[in-house]
Amino acid sequence: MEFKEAKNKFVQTWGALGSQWGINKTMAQIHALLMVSNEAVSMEDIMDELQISRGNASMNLRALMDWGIVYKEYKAGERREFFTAEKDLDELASKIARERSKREIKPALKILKEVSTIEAKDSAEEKHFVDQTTKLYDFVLKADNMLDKMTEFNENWLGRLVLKIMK
Amino acid sequence: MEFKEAKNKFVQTWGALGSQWGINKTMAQIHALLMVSNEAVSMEDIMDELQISRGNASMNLRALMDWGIVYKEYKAGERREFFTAEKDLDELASKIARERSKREIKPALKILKEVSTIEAKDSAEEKHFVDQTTKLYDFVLKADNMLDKMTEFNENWLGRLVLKIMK
DNA sequence: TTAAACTTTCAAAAATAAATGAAACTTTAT
DNA sequence: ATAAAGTTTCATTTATTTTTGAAAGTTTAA
Repeated sequence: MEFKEAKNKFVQTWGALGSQWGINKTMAQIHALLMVSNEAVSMEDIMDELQISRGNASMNLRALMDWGIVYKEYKAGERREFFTAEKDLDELASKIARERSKREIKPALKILKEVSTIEAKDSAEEKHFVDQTTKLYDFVLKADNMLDKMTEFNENWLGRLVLKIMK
Repeated sequence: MEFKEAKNKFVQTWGALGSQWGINKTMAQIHALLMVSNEAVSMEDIMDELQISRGNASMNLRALMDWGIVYKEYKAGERREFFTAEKDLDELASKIARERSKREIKPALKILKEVSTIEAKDSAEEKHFVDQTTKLYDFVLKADNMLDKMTEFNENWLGRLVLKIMK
């Protein structure tokens, strides 16, 4: 396979994977493109490579910067802006985890807490509801904490040891 | 909050969460409904509670069964079928992880392997591409393995210990 | 201060994903 | 064997999400 073909395949695949996980295709594609670029890329070039409109490029770059996984860069003597992606994968995973936790999991936990603490009457149905949502709350909380700690966990010696054992 | 209201809130929230993670809303809602039901539910009742059509209910129940997280149940003396959800959360997480790994991560890994093993010419651009995609391959593989082992990890003593330390 | 170069916004259009519902199919009791 | 009870399928419709593009907004150099 040739470089250009490989690069395109990678960008397409990353885009498809993104949309399967609730991240829009273009956003994932831009990120992919920046990940494998050895230097900062202008919006013009992004538009050109991905065949997307200026507005689309602008909005998704903004979103990526909001997630903290793409940075703006200024080049001396150049008026226009260039973009680079976070390339350290642990850092990337950590930021994505933090962001999704904040945006989705934390609000869901709040609701779970609410619904799991209703006054359960004596019906088996209501008892089961409270029991199950309580378990779910605990589970999601635990999973959220794990996600949160994943990176530092990945980096510490005990984590490495456990990872080895798990393989 | 009253039981009916709480149940509805839970089903809606779970549905919204699902669609943010690439699972369709109805599928997640049906699952939510079954999770908090203390007894098996008929298709008729699901349609009724979620206000969805027969076809929609049927297709999403089928999908949930394909994922292995919803089961058909037959009641003596009843012709129609009833459905229950996997209620053990570790088991649920494990099945979802397995399924998403099989459907999405494994194919993505295959592509990553392909594109990361192209013959990199001497340009810095191509070298960076190969380097970055290789790192990504390793990272995704590691993450996939972790997901795979999460359940048994959660259950074993060392896992529990590490979890405690991580908190 | 102004005009060129560039970026952002957002209403409308296009693309995509999900839901409907009626017909086809299957199962089971008689 | 058959008809009643129930389930599945899938072409069409509907809803949702994403993209476009032109206008508005910014910034900077002269």
